[in-house]
Amino acid sequence: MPETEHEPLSDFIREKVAEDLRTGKYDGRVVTRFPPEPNGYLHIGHAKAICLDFGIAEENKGVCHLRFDDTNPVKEDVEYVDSIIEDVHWLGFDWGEHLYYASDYFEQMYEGALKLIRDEKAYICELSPDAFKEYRGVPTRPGKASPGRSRSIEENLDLFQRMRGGEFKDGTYVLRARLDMESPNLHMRDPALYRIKHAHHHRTGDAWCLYPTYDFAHGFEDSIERVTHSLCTLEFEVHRPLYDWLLNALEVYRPEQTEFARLNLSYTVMSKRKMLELVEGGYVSGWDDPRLPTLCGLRRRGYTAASIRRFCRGVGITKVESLTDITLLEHHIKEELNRTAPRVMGVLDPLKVVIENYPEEQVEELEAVNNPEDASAGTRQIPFSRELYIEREDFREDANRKFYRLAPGREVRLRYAYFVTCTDVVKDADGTIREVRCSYDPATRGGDSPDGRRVKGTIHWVSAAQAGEVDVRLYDRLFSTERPEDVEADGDFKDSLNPDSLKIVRAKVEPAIVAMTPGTRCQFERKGYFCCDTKDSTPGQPVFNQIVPLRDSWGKQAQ
RNA sequence: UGCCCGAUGGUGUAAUGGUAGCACGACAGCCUCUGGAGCUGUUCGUCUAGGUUCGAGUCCUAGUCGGGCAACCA
Repeated sequence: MPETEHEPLSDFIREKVAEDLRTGKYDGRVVTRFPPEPNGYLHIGHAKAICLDFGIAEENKGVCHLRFDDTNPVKEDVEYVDSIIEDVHWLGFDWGEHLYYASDYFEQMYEGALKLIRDEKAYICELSPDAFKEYRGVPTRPGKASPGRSRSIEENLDLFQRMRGGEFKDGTYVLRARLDMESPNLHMRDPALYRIKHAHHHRTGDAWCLYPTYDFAHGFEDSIERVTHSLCTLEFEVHRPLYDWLLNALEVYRPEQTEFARLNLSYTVMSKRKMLELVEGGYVSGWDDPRLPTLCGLRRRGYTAASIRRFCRGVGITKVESLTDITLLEHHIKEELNRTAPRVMGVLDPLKVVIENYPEEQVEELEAVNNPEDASAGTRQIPFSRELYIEREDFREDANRKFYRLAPGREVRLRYAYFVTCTDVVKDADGTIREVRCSYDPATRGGDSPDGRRVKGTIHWVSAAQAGEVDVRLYDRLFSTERPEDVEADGDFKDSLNPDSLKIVRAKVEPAIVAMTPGTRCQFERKGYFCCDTKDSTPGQPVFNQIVPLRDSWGKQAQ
């Protein structure tokens, strides 16, 4: 049963939006925004926020803006802007003409800052970063006033204009809000609103050397865009009083900020900083490494946008900080691919089989079902001949009753082909099995036995002469611990990197697989779901990424 | 330690003072030309202590535990 995407969702934020609609708080408008900073690639945690922001707008016939919060030029880059646009679109959301940049508001923000200074609600502080910290105090001790706090309006105005003019070096002055140095909330102790950064901005170039901080910029942006519901993650909760104060001081339209818990996924990291470290350190091949929880990584791995959306619906929206098991994400892609992915046969760890009583030169075409869950997917022909490959793990010299596969004297079905019985085993000098000899029953062609004889196991295979060879990348979780970020003070999260997170094998595959084009998803029967890699595949030589393995109840009981 | 936020099975979530439900997982059985999928069933939960109430997961008080905040990051 496909989990629908159309059933209405409910959570405390949606309830609040519905309530505001009932009371006419924003004249029936619903305007949300997804405000990424272009300093890294989007990951599945962002997908949760995107589904919320765009979802709420959609459900209420409102709009959701895509707004780049580009207020810190030293960390930001167009590379990230481009990837974010691509990823949000890929996830299935559209912002229409509502694409905005904080940097487009810089002039208005500057005017706003001037107003704050004139109203004696902001002042220029000359404290060095260290002194600034020192004066702020600690949670248990109140801070003390900066000398700049008593500066005259005229002098503040003059300094601020000269800051903009480029007269001062980075760090010499900062514009601060005049709030309360004794507040128990550190963010209310005269937070910085503007700092000097002689840095090239990816959009405004060198027009500015003065940039607003998040606290000043974010509320301002929301206000200009007349956002109604400003949704963000829990760590901004302590900033909310400042958000409200600022818009109040500016005497402008005020949206309401509501916070929800960010997504945490087991066995991976969800911080742009840590991902950057993995990328730059070469621990992964790039931001789109299929082992990363980035949207481009998941996409390359083979995850569909719909499966990620359904996953986001599944985890819900709360204020509880939790750790979502990565198997829940895997469940959603398996559920979709079981319905939609064509089945094919590929042998990841080939062992040769010779059917001794099968004619030497003969090749037959046998009919195979493309998708047992979807009759409309039709059938295909696959070649069968005397020499085949089967999975090495599907043969065992000494097998117990629980082992349903091939073993000396045992009969199994070769999927869509024949019943075969193992007659002999050929070994190398060192004892490793080189090939298995079998006999087949011609009466079982297609896989059915006319005499009603039953066989316990069915295994997949590939005809040797017609087999193609492809590289297949098998993935395991990137980290071997559930919460890799939980490390001792002297530890490093990279210590728990799983050394076996990537294994590349050379597989023997049926012809249909060699013909697959990049981006195609399929199920290698009895093994898992795979996606033809969009980056490293070449015509005639596709490379496959394992999306997720099939459930293996034999492997589970075997261990 | 100061302030803020939170606490429901193994995990994620619902129940808006009235039968603690759903999904994932686990386990068992059935079915099966994928040891897949599907079907059926089982297991397991309201942090603690008081209070309000006919009735509390829900409201109140205290505590416990977990998280956040002390960038001129967002």
